[in-house]
Amino acid sequence: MPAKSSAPRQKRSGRFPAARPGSLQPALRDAERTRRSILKAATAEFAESGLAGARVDKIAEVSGVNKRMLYYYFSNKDDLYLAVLEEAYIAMRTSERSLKLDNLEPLAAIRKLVEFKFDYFAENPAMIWLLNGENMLGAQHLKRSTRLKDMHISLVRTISTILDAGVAGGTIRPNVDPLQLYISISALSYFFFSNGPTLSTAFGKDVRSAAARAARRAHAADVILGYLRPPPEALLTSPKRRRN
Amino acid sequence: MPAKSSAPRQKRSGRFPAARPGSLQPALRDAERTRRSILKAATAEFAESGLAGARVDKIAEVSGVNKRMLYYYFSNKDDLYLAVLEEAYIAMRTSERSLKLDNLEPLAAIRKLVEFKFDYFAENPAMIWLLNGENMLGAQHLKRSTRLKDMHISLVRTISTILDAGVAGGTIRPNVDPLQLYISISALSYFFFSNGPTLSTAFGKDVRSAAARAARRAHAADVILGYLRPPPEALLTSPKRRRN
Amino acid sequence: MPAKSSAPRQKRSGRFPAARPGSLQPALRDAERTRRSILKAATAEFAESGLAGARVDKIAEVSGVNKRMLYYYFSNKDDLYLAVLEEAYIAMRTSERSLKLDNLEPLAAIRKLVEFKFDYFAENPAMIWLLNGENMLGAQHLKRSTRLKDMHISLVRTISTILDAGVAGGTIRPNVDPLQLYISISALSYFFFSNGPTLSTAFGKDVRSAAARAARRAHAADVILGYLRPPPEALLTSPKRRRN
Amino acid sequence: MPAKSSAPRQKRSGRFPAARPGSLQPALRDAERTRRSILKAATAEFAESGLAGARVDKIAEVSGVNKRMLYYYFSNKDDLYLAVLEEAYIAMRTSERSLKLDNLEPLAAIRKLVEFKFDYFAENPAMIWLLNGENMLGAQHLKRSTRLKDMHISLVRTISTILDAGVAGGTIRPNVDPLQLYISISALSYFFFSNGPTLSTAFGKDVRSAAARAARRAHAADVILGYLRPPPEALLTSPKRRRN
DNA sequence: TATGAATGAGAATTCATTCAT
DNA sequence: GATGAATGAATTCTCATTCAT
Repeated sequence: MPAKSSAPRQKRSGRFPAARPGSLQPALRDAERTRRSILKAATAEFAESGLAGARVDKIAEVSGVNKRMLYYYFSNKDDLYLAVLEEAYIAMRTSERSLKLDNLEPLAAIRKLVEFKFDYFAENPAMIWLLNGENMLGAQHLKRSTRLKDMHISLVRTISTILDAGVAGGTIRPNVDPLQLYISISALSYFFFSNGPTLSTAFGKDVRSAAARAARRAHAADVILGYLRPPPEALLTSPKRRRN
Repeated sequence: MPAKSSAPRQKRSGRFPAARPGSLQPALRDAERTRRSILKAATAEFAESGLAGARVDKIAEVSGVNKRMLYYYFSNKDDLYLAVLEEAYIAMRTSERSLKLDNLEPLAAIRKLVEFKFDYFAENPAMIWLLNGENMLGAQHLKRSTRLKDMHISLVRTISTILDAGVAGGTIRPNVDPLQLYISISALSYFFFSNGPTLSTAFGKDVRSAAARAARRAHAADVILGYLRPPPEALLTSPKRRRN
Repeated sequence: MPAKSSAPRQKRSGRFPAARPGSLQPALRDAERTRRSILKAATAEFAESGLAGARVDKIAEVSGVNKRMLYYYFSNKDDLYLAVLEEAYIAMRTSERSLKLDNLEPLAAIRKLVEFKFDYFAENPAMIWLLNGENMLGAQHLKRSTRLKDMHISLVRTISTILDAGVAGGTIRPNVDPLQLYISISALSYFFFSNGPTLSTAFGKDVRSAAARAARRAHAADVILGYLRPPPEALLTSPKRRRN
Repeated sequence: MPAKSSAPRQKRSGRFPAARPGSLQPALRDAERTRRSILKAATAEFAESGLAGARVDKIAEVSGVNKRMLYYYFSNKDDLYLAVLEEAYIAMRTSERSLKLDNLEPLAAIRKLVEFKFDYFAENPAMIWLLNGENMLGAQHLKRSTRLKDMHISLVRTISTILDAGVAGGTIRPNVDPLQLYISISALSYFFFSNGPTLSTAFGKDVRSAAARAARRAHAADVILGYLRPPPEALLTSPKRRRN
């Protein structure tokens, strides 16, 4: 293996090359482009087939890059897989961060979050399959990722703030654990997509048609918002719980 | 993941079955035992590693059965995988059917169903991983299964009945789609287990500790029952629905 | 890798199959024969090319065995190399043990030992090259060999006894370290063979012709026996030793 | 094994050579420095891993020189290997030539030679491993070296002269073949170092500790000088031999 | 039924070497 | 002279599957 040290290090900051007429370090640009091609093809392949099922040859072929280059840039299949995973996580977290929930009413904010989650998974099915695969492997790659160390979910804090505001305003029931809520919001959308194939088979109809999607999107919001409604007078079903 | 559900462990002590009248000949019983050993080991292996990652050698070794026998009984890896899948599905459906929800109050019935789902996934993690794997393969095996043709979910009908009773009794909101509800109930538990590894990593704490499990179980019921509460007077989120 | 556990375990004791007319477990016999073929070809290849230079394909081809079988029997190239090394060592140690030096006069015994060493290397050049290669690798395989744990040199004790007898009888100088002597005896023959190619080149004549070999054999004995002669009266090179 | 002998480390501090009158142009001096860096790194790598095991990438990395440059200066791996070999040989021969044995007493001269050989190998382990590797390859590179054509051993002539003087003076036995003696002197030291790893393993103790080295050095001299002692009256063990 | 041995088609990975700038 | 990117031909190793008994 050409040793990590020899791997390309220069990461120019801007997304586009400085508009210098003429050459503008083409080798460098090619390197970054090659890296991108590989990552893109690898994402598709790993999402489709998982780590074990993915074929390095296929990735090379699809990306139009010499197979040897995969090793030049990513050392081995496992590291490439990790890079794909990191990339996908970073994209998702970045998306989450760009959500502006602060200046919305609490319930509107929650609804927006539910719908965002749904839409994100709808538009990025690769994320579903990558997560599925990584979970089957016990998240072993994710654990050893250094790039993701501080990438981890800040959304829970945001949810906590929203809940507090809603409780104060009387529009949201008290004692809702924001982490559990986050998991539930994710679950209602994620499961629909991740288990779409078996659900479709089991119910004998395509759960992923446009109509079915729309229905599911609305339902997910209904469930979460329905749950969050404050009780009329009485107590909740389970007496009292604290957030853990 | 020794798949408790799909391989009800029949390790009888003696080499021959107790001479129960009408039982099969010893040889055949041994054959059945061999089949069971293989299925059990295969369930664990496929659950742990998926179809592509699973190793026929490992299955043979773990089951203590000669590799040639796998082929004798199951033709090839793919068919063995399908057999494992069918076994697991049948076990789950059987379990579901044994639930006696009829003579419970509607809300109690729903709560029981939610908790049953949670407990089933908690006790049968193999089911989670098998489903994950099969979904990544587009449910292609499930689709061609003949044994599962009529195994498909009757629970939705039951749920429908319960909902109707609850609506009539004023304890459940109207216009709840039973299929969506079934999916949501599954989702709230399934996702928690299937994505446990990455969630634990992302949140930096073990989401699957006993305490965390208990909290999750209660939360899932809260969400579903909270959602199902009928609205006080006002309208629900989706416009056209009314109450009186 | 088909797992060590599945590797053939049955090692029948006798060298020849029990003369049972007819079948006599041919599968078993084939296994042992196959193992032998592989080891033989591997010994030649590793001796000729070293660990890094050896080609698994070549070994398979020369041994007439399917390449896959190398892995079936020996797991990987490294383990095969170790097996070859162990085999060679065991053969050498066994040879050494069959030397009957006890009932010879001390000087005759030493001479016999010197000549034995010379002849062994002459007849088993593979041993030379295997040792060369293994030493270049820092003896890393040898160190982790369990089979050789107790195979290690007993010859030094024998030499010690011989030296003592010679000193007592006045035919051998006192204070000779038996380990150093063993190393020197080995060195005088080993180096001649191991460095034959460069010596031949440097001196512009084939050091390994029959005549040159005979001369070297005699010279080695001369050096060792000449060295072992007791001093006439005078003191030896190292001061403190005395005689009377 | 940074091969002290073959690569007299010229790491001058400044980027350009001190403007010594008559020196080459900076560019050229840099070229020479690059060459040296490569040779030094290559010596270490080939010594450590042999020709087949050595990695061109590693050499480039260690020498801090772009891989392309290796090819610019040395055409290919094989030629680089040969260059390393020649360098090492030349260094050794040069060292040997600088030995002033002429004005010493015969026995003192021989002792000095023995100790020189020992020390040289002790201080230049790379020489050991390069020779080992080249011998395993049948000295094929050495044979085709033109630079070494006339580099070959003049030491034997010197030894011959010393022996003659010793015989004449009665301090050395007659009929000693100088070539055999040279080989034996080399052998006693070389083998100790070249086979150190396996010897240490076989004897279960580190043969290369400082104490063990000192003992070996003394022993080597003892053996050679003990052997060279003239016989009291009687004949030698093997009747009479001529130098060949 | 049962078993150890065998196989061929890949799969990942490595490596010396060359290209383009 | 110097450099990073690229390449194709091996090379080791894996795996599901079948053979012979």
